[in-house]
This record gives sequence, structure tokens and C-alpha cells, in this order.
Amino acid sequence: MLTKKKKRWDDIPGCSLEAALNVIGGKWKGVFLFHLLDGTMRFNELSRLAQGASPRLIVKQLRELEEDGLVNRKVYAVVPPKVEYSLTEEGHSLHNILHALSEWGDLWVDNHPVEPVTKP
Amino acid sequence: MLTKKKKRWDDIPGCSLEAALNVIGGKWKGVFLFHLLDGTMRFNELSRLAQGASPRLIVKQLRELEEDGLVNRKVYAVVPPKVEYSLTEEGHSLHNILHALSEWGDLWVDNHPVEPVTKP
DNA sequence: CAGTATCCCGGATGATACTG
DNA sequence: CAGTATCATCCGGGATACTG
Repeated sequence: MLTKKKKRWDDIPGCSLEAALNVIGGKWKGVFLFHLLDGTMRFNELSRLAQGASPRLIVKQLRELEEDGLVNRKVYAVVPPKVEYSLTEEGHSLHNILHALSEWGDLWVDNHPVEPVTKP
Repeated sequence: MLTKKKKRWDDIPGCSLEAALNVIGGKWKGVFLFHLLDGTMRFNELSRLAQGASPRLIVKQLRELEEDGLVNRKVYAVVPPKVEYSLTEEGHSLHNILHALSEWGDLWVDNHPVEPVTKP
């Protein structure tokens, strides 16, 4: 019998670049990974980063990052609950890429001012 | 009066990293950009890279890349039609990032073998 | 060759409410 | 605090056919 887990990158088109983007490209994944570079964070802190996102989505993104081996989830058996998220070694291996993306995005945003443009 | 163009990164959460991922994160954008690093390509060549994608999607991705200033589209007034796509300077500025992503993706895929796993 | 034009679906995301 | 549960929605993307 086969257990075939549905992976988001099942459809790898032979291109590892696609795989990479699938792993870090989720809605808030970049932001989470980037901020986790600085240390562990709790669920609430991450929530605050993802302004306006519902807990559901946040959990989903974090679970996927966990499944993909980029993030650790440590649950403390206390009440009220406490859960800490941190990067795995593999997660930290994204350090350079995440910073590069951030810097590139910075420049790009500068060079591509968001319209509106006032029209006479 | 204001003209407000709907941008895919309208919802920038203050994080330039998100912006970057939104720009290069489309289904085939990474692949297209990566291969365009090596030179200009025609529509058909790009289509072949995106195995199984419908022309509609391909056009859409290319148009977005064009709008975002990463890709040039040069139309030759000949018949049969000939259109060449190439990277702008801004597109080329992604060189390092694209290669880094590709390499990282390579490693990651190696370390995360796709199931299925045979179960006794 | 390099696209358009339609129709359509499913997964990704949102909103709201509830709980161990 | 850190989530689940449920319902609703949106739109990225697929399939197919047609054209200058």
C-alpha cells in the first residue's frame, strides 16, 4: 500500500526553483521566516506580523513551514498555553536569500511607486 | 480624479519581502525569469518550459512580469508573428537571487524526498 | 506563431464564532 | 493563549476552441 502525501510541490516541473518558491511563497511565509531569523516567537507575535490575517491562515502557514522542515514548534505544557516557533537549521539556511529578497523588494517598491496618479 | 490600478501587491504589509515574492512568485515566473537570464526567448520556447500550461496563463504571467518592469516584449512586424522576450536591467538584478533560490531548492528537494513510502 | 475568448473548478483565503 | 470549526468567497489556473 502506498501513502501518498499531497505536497504543494508535487507538480515540480523539474525545476528546483519552483520548489523553493513553493516552500517560501505562501502568503505570510516570507514574513514569518524573515522575522524568525532573529529568534523564537510566540503565536501571538507572529499574528501581529500578519496584520488582519485570521488565525486559521496563520496556523496553516506555520504548519506547512513545520512540515517542510523550516520551522520548529515547541509546546509548553503550561496554562495558559505557550507555544514557541523557531527556525530549524534548514530554515536558517535561507538567511541570505531572505535578506536578499527583502533588499531587492525594498528597491523595487521604491522604483515602482504605487499608483494612484492624479489625472487632470 | 484618481486612477487606481489594481496591483497584486496592493496589500503590502509593510514588508518589502512580501512585495518581492509577489513579483516573482507567480506559477511560472521564476522559471521564466531564470531561463531568460541566458538571453531572449520567443513565446513558444517559454511555452515549452511551462509544460502543460495553457497559453492563457503563460501570457498572463509574461504580461505581469512586463508590467512589473522585469521583462521586455519586442514584437516584430513580420508574418508569421515573432515576439521576443528578454530581461530588463531590473530583471537582471534578480540574477543572484534566482540562482540562490535554484540552488537552495535543489538541496531542499534532495533532503525532502517525495513520498510515497511503501508501508508494510 | 502568438496569442484571444469562454467557461469553469478547486484550493487558497476571509469572516466569525467557539474552546481546552 | 493558541488554536478549531464552519461557512462563504475569490481568483489563480485549467480546458478547450478560435484567429490575425
